[in-house]
Amino acid sequence: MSRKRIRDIRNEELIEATIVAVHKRGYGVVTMAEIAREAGASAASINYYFGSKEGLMEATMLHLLGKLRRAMSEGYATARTPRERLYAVMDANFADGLFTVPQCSIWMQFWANAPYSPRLSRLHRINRARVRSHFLAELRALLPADRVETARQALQCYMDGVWLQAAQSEEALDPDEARAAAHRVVDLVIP
Amino acid sequence: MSRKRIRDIRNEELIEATIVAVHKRGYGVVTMAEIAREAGASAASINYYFGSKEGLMEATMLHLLGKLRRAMSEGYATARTPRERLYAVMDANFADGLFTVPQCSIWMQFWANAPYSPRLSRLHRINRARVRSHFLAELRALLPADRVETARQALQCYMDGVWLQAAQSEEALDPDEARAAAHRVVDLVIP
DNA sequence: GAAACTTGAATGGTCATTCAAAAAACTGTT
DNA sequence: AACAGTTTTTTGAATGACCATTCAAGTTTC
Repeated sequence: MSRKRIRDIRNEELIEATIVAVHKRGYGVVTMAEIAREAGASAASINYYFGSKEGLMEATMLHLLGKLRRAMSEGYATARTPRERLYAVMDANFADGLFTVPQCSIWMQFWANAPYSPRLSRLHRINRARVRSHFLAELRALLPADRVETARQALQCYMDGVWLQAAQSEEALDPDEARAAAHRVVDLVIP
Repeated sequence: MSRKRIRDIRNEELIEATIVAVHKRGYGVVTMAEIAREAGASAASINYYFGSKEGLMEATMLHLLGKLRRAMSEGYATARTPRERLYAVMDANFADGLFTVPQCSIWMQFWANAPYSPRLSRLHRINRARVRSHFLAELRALLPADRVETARQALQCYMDGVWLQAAQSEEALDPDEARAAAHRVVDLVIP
């Protein structure tokens, strides 16, 4: 019981520190020592919990994917029409707790590094496929079959593109505005 | 004269090798020795030409930006209507010589690393601003003022998103198909 | 023969990971 | 409550590997 809780607390602390440290210094450059300092721990203890730097990175990515998945489930629960569910997918990606510069930045770094790490690339594929199938399901209810695929590409690439831009931002992001803009794009694509 | 030419030839060879090597191994992990091997040269000679690893990376990025800028100018020369010019901006981004996995991959890497290098970040900002103003100029001729900004975001983020996906691709890309898809998205946004 | 180019080897530094030993947390016993 | 034993957690220091950059000595080009 308490054994498990300590480990979980440490895991979460270390993952939060990883997000901040990677954002500050960059995925390819950040060192274990820097992450450790951010967490107020030692580099050795990170290895004790995660085995290796790669293990830590994978755990961090899993943490973020989980957050995204949960945000999307919540939105789906209350949405009633296909268009509302389309909004919900967008809203999840631009949710308050997710659409911040450090997290978009991390996501960028993971995307850029996924092709070189089978584990990251697997996570990336799974997530993309999930978003894709959500989009397709709703779009099929709203558009003639021959326009579904184009609309899906437009919306999914839009989402990726917004994150890509957000990662470069020097000011804090405005999730409310991002969601509003996303809704406008949805309305533009599906009149 | 010949002095200059030899230097130019080496520069181009080394930059091509950099593109391939970064694509194969990743920006943060690739070593000077690997790039050198790819070019059939030695690590020391790269420093002779570019001064440092960072210098090489900046030169490589400049090279790619130049390619993109030229592709766009060419397209603009023959386009006659605002819509054609909009197509031309898209076509430049998905031109045969540009829309390849290694180059999209490099671009990803640069995007991800731009926030940590003032020089890269400067190049990135300039390029983005240029594309943005092209889009705005054409969209203003095609849409009522209050829809211009949403359409611009949709199109520009779409372009970024497509490259982001392309960088992850395991097969060769199909620039023809990418251009056709981009045209469909333009038509979706501007009926 | 001078200038431009090339490179193997040396240099100095950085970093992930390991390890042994200390510290802390927990356990059951008295 | 105090204590001895056990397990879990933490860390400083050591290890071993890797790498960008430099440089002196060669090679090629003009």
